Amino acid sequence: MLKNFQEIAVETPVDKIIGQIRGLISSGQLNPGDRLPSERKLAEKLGVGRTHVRDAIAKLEFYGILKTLPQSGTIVEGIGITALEGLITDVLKLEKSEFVDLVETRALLETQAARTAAKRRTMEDIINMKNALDAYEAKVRNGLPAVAEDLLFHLTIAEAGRNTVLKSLMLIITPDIVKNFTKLDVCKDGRFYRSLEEHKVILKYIVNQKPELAAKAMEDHLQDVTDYSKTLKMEDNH
Amino acid sequence: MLKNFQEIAVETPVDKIIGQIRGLISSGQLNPGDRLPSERKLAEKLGVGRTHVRDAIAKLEFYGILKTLPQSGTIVEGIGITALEGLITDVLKLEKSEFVDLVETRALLETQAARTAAKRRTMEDIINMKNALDAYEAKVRNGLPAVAEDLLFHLTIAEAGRNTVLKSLMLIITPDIVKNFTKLDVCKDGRFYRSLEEHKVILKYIVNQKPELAAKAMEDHLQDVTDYSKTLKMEDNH
DNA sequence: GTTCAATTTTTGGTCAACCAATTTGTAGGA
DNA sequence: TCCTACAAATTGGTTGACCAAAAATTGAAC
Repeated sequence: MLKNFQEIAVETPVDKIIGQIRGLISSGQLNPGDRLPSERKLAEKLGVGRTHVRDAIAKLEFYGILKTLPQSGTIVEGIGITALEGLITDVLKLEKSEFVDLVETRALLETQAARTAAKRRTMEDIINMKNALDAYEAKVRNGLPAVAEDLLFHLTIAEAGRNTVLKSLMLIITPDIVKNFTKLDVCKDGRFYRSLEEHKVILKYIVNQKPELAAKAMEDHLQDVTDYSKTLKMEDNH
Repeated sequence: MLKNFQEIAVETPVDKIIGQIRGLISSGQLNPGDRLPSERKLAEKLGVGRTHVRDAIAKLEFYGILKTLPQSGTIVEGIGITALEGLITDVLKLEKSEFVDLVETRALLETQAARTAAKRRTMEDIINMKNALDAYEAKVRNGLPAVAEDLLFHLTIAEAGRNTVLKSLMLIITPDIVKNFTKLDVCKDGRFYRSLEEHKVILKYIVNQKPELAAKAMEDHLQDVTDYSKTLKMEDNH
């Protein structure tokens, strides 16, 4: 019963401040290029500690909304975006990611990574991918779990794709993927052997510079993994 | 001449600490689930202030590597990923995103968003997209810049796509897109009218539930915008 | 020998004071 | 009148101390 009251107060001070600053910007009181009030003034005005104000500014800086200049002030950098309803705060909730969304998005990114890797891979990239694949194979043949090695292979492909943004996004969702997969215990039985073969096919197409075939192979591979994890999930429920 | 010396010291304390923690994890001294040494201990061990340790932990928490439990400790959440060579530090450099990478990745995400939106859009989604489009049109017809309204339309499409992960990733790269586009002053002349027509086509296909046509329309639209910004860039260089 | 509760210790969260760099204001000289 | 040099005020950066909550420890009761 008392929990209801706590729920209200659950809005952390930082979120509260972010809301306030966003309000100032969207209401036009703060425009791009303007200087924010000093941290002290803000803290006093909002009735919170300066630490909270600093944390809030740090988060907004992360998203390119603000830019803080040492010993000078904090300025508004990002335009209008902040006016777009409550969207900004939503970014902070990537953890609630539905599993199916995660898999769908991962497939999208990885397929594209394989496609561009086939176009742009250098000799060095090929060596890196080969090494990652060998490390994966070694673990599998010894019957050891190889989730990390699996993902490392995929990330070297992203590396070969030569798209820093795409790679960054993959890195952002990777922890969530790992979390879900270890939960499902994908390690058991001979699943890994099939995965290994599929990895080899993907690498072959990338080496031979066949973008669409590489993309297709990656798509099929991820489809396999997804199907497999779904069967495991069903076993869980019986 | 003196700048060279500064360059060396440019490694901020936070980056240094991130490197140290990464070292601990990749060397196997810290495994997923383990508790990190307390902030105080780390600060003393590394010879820096506790604030820096907190900042570093906050950044790593942002990417799902660590998870801090209030009054309890900080644990390692992401598995093996951190063992993957210097990849983690690269995540933090999303701002150096090459413009071409950004555009390429945006196109990938938006195209997929349009495709799924055409499959899953509800009546409410249609209303939201229509409203966003109207707001855009109103600004354009008054000769006002409408970058924010433009992006809002795109984001409502992502919303209609019903993939929280995809939407989150789009939100992450949006500030960078805005930054680059306002820099190029895309606002002048009648470019917006053409954009408006393209938006209408995209919406039409989404409403009529034609996934592939919607995806193609979005792809063409973004290709147009990209080409246009390239011509502006060339004008800049003359 | 085991269990449970009280107490001590450790933890991350918060705050207020201090520091160095920057900016701003001002007075003096050309 | 304008410019320069210097000082005062303001800024974000950093530190150490304090707080409440969670863990770990201890010891008494059974």
